Amino acid sequence: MARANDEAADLIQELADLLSITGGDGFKIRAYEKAARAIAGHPDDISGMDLAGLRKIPAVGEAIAKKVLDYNATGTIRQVEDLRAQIPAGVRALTAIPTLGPKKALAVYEELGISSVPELAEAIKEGRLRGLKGFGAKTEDNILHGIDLMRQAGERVLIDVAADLAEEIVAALSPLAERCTHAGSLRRMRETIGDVDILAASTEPRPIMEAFTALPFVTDVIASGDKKTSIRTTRGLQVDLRVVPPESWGAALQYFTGSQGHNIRTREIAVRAGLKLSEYGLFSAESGELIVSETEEEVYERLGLPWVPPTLREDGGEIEAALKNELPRLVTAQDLRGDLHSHTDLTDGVATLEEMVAAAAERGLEYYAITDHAPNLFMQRMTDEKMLAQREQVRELQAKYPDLTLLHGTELNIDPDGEVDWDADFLAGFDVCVASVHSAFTQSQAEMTRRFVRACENPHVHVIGHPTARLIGKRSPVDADWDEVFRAAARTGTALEVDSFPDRLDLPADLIRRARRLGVKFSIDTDAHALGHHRNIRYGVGTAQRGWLTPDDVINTWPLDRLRAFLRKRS
DNA sequence: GCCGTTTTCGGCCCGACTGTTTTCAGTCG
Repeated sequence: MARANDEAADLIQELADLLSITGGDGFKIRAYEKAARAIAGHPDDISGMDLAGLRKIPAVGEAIAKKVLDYNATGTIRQVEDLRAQIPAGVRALTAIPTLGPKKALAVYEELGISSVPELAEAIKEGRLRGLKGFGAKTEDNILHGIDLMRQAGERVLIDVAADLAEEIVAALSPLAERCTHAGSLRRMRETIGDVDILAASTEPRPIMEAFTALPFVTDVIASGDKKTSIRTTRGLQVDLRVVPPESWGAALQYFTGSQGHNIRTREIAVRAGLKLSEYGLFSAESGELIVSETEEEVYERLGLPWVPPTLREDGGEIEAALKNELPRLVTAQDLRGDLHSHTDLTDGVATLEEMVAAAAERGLEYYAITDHAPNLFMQRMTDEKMLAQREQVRELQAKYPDLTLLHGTELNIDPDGEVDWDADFLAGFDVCVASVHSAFTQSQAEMTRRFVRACENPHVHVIGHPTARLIGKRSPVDADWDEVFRAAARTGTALEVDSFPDRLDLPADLIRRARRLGVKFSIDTDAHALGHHRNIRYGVGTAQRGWLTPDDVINTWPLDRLRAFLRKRS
């Protein structure tokens, strides 16, 4: 279920979109967009707030606060409803076509009555756009091509797909540039990526641009210049390459990492200080003289801010925290001493116990839990005997790893009533128990909430695995009253997992942030089912950072004795 | 519509590329 903040933010963003089509004042539109971002990123729930409380949210003034009150009372905003009556939903949908923005959408609607994507395609084929001001042959081609792209793929990809592609491109271009790296939403570790941004530093952009467009997976060159080139890959992903002079590296990296909202905030700070910030550097507004540009740290410092980690740059309160010098010291992969969730070929893993443990040792971990599936996930055919035999194997293997403590655990199934697979006596034999929802995903919110709360209250359940059970792009998150679940987890000393699988990333970052505020602890795990899955940990860490987690919030950064004390729960 | 150790009025982030224009508007990030 969408949170009130997100729903209200969507309505205000829609108001901005509709106004941009009807030709509303550009500054007013940007004010709405800014407020929408601020509301979506605001940590507190807006649903219970009064006018004064709402106005404390940055970028929310009298008028927008009243619109939010309208939303709180009625579930919608009157001005949005009024504009919807004037502009058919299909016209707003037209602006989703690449190269077609609000101005062109309004033109085809007003001049030709076109209010849907199929109608527009039809009109172009019939030649009805000819003679319309601003629409030439090339524009028609671009619109048809854009519609095609929208139809085939155009969707966002999982972070590992984007990361692998970026790595390949950076490897190919690095020999030609002084520096080369990825930026954009991938550097911010968003859970899905719409397009990949690559940044290179060089005084000779031409050869880099040529090498880029000649890469084997390039199907389409969308734009190409000396400073910027955009291509599309065989799987429909857009990649933008920017080449800047080496001395501009820091300012360019800051700029191309975004987010857009974060950049607007930093540029506003610059303007107020009599400066001008662009991808080429921080300049004096008056003389145009360059002040700094070589590193991100310098740029932030000159703006009066500490360096802001990319995973926080969402205009979600990080500017305010930075101004007060209260940015969190974020958890990193190096902080992790252990992994509390993994599988072997005893159930659905594809590597042996010995191989998985060797991979954990390779990661430099101090402790590592094997947590194969429990018997109620019937297809895994677990039995008490198999589990006990594995425990013996784990104890024997321990002798080979003096620097790595092996923990024997299991991943339990939380049944629809909140019960788990084994009785208390058997459960007491495990070092660590993860418990997860693997079935009955469609229970009502009340049932699901009770289910999680009961699981937390089980003294032998230490970690709730991939709590929302979502599969990005495939299965929606289960519906629960998350704040109530979080309060139960905090009260009972049950950690919530941050599962590192690229299609899970579960808990998601926004829920992590809410849970943290309620005192919850977390475990960042790979849920590895194969040797290669160990490297997914970076995505779990990125998600945890986006949830503002510090090492102290994460139980598997703790020394083993502190972890063991936590695992005793409130015995 | 928001906001103020430059302002309660008059500002508001900045630049690249494309296409349709003859000097710039639209779109995008």
